[in-house]
Amino acid sequence: MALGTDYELQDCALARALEVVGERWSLLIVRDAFYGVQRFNDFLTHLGIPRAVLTARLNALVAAGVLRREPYQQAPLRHGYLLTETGLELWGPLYQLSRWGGRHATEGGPHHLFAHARCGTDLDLVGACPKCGGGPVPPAEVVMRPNPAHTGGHRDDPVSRALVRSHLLLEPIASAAA
Amino acid sequence: MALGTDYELQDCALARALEVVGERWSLLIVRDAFYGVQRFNDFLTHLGIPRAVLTARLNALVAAGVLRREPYQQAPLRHGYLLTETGLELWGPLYQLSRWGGRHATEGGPHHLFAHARCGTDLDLVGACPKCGGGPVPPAEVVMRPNPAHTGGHRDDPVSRALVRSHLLLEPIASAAA
DNA sequence: CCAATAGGTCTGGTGAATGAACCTTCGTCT
DNA sequence: AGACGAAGGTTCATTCACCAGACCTATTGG
Repeated sequence: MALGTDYELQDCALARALEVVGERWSLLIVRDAFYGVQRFNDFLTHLGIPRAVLTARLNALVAAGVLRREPYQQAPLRHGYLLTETGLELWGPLYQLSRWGGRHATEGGPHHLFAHARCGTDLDLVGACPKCGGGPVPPAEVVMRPNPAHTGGHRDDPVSRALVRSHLLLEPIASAAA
Repeated sequence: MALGTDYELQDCALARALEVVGERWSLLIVRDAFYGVQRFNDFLTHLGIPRAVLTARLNALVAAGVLRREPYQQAPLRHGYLLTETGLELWGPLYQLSRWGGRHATEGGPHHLFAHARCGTDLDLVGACPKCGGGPVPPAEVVMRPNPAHTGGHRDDPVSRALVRSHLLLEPIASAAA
């Protein structure tokens, strides 16, 4: 969790969840993973997080079964961090929390919009497609694109620049594919 | 947020949300508020949180517009902490995160189950009523009850004991109504 | 040989969380 | 009156996590 690292006395599913993703940075790392960030250095530059903290968080998320390490080259062995099935199921809470933040705590509107890849319709509040019906759209079928109406500054790291182009969630960003 | 207290460099709605409810204890306080906890001492004993931290978090949540202070007696002036409209909209993210925690990080199953008050049907993954259809059920129409299948220890403070009885969300718990 | 890339670890300083003690106001009991 | 207790804080010393930056290792390109 955020700081004490756990809430052992809380016999509640929410407390358990927060022990896994409640620490500072953890949820932002997971969000970046949905955005297609996979490499240590990409997380580092995009989040502006201290290296030691990133190492600790990635290891914790792997240990918790939210992320898994996957080699992407052998020469000097290098790993990327990918979402597991368990991690993918965080899309719902993450999307809703993000929407809440967009409604109540953001000036200039949200930076990104999310739509159903199949039909192009913007997702509703719970992450479902109003046109296609059915339950929430799985992240692999979601396209993110920058919000044209957004006003305000932008970051200028390679990852932020890659995220300016609309792309499917979970698809590795250009920086990682280079 | 959890610790640095903000993510100013993150131009993202999620980061904004986390600045408000991402700090350790904040989301648990909000959860308790949904459960009907309103008084300082009830939060204190139910969460096992240091007093100074509780004071800081409650003030921060009030400042952020998630909670509001409402006097419940004059003699010595005493306030309760209630969810605002903005705070009520956190039900969706909170419920989903709790469900995720119940699926992936809890042993012995969840402690509480949530159902639609009107028809008694258990809520689905996004907090909607599978029987009545429509969108997510607003918290005021949700009944929580202990999970009979849950195995494991229980806390034994007055608030935990009050939460053993099934009741509507947002309804003040017995301890506060005494 | 030198520099750069990728992914870390190590270190010292700062700030926040923790638990315990203390304070204040009022109401009640004797 | 005086003692006691509840409710809601504040203050304090200690611990612990975060932070920024320097350093380390392996490999490839020039």
